[in-house]
Amino acid sequence: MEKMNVLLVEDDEDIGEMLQLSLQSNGQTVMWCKDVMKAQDSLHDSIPDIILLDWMLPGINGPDWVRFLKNHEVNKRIPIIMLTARSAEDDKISGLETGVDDYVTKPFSVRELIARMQAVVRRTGKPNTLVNESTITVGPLLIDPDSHRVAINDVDIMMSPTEYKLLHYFASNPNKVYSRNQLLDNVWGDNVYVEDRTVDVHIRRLRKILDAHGCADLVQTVRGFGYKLVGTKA
Amino acid sequence: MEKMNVLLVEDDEDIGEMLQLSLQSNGQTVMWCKDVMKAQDSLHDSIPDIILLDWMLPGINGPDWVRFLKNHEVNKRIPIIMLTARSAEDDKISGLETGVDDYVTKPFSVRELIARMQAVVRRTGKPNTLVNESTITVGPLLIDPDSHRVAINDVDIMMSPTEYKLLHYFASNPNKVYSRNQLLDNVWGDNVYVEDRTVDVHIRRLRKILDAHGCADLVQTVRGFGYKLVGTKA
DNA sequence: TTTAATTGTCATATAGCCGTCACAAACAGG
DNA sequence: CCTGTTTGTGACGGCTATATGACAATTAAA
Repeated sequence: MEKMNVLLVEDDEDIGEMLQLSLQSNGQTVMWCKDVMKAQDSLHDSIPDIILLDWMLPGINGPDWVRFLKNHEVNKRIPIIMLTARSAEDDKISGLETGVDDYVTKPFSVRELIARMQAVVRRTGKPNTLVNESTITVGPLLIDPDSHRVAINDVDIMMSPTEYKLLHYFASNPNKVYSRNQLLDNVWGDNVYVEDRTVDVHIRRLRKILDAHGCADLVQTVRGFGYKLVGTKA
Repeated sequence: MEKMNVLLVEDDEDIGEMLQLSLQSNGQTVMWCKDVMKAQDSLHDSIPDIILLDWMLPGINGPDWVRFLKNHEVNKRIPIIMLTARSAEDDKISGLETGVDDYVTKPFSVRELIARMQAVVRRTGKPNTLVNESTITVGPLLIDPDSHRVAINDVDIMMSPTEYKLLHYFASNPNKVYSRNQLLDNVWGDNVYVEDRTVDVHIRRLRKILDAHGCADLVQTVRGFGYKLVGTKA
């Protein structure tokens, strides 16, 4: 997850502002609450992707709130990263940190914090990263997403990331015609803007590679519509 | 094992509740006892898959109880993870000597605890670890986790711990492409933070070693995706 | 303690990729 | 045959991802 909704609970004015700015400049949406009450309120409006919780808070205790959250079905799944002071050697305090998904001791680098945030969200999102994707076979073409291997008649072929993604997308639905915009949305991604003629160029490059391995006419033009990959899926 | 029956022995009210909630929200069944006597009683009712034991307990000493358990045929096989305070270095030693399977020092994240729990259960669940830890052969490469030995064409090779873990991880799934983040998660571990460019450097070091033994191009770059180890598993 | 080994990070170099453009070619309709 | 539109294609500048050597900090060994 590139862009996250972050709920930041931090009473200190300076640290809070610094964190908010840092996270925002990293492309994240930050909801900054200075105490637990406000944070709790904000949960009613929207569920964040992650909560950053300062350990030392006035009013309701941080850990108490964590306990509360973990006790409620709705909030149970929100990952929490606790910001703690380093000197907290006290056994009891240390133990209470166990309710959270990760913790960062002050002082910390913003980059580390962001990295940990993304790691936590990444892991809670999809636990099974080791699931293998199945290979696709279209005509003489073989695509193995696992090993990122493309082969024609068992001969390995090298291509650039974009060409690979393009071919893979085509191959998942052989004979289906895709418009340039469809390709841009699904291969390039939603939040990028490129000329639609750029697709032509990449089609050209893909064709060149395939032609070089005796597979001309695999990618065909549908005039006025777009492109398609012809062949029967095995 | 995804779902476990956990026997939690923890006298502190707050920590105990926190742990219970965290583990339960992770799908595990938790039996929480506040002292060793009650824990001992609960063993008569049901045998847990794992025991989490706070080291600092009132009444009967933790180590004594562990010794007691490991002396009785029925309970001998239950894996035990010990929760210790950070600075207690001595505890670690005496604990491991006593027969504890693993220990976690506070503060720790729930993720770390669960990871260790599952690792321990996985390990003890299969009586013959030697069978599963058997040597891996990929192309000219031979890795023997038991003796921590790496060889190319029967020639022993020395490498640093991190390089070894990296290679071992690659070798367990030859030809599979791993992203830098996947490598960081699985080779470096969950609760450590390092730059993902660091992976590049270690790949470089690994390659250097392999190259020196006539195995260039064993580790290949997949531009825009990550790295993979090529070769057929024997 | 000194010494060596390991490890994470940075600075720099390098190679490869990507998006765009300009123009050529192909096509469709009159 | 002419004309406007769509697609093909080569080239180029900018940029990103990776490779690599060096270094400081930490750890292990002696």
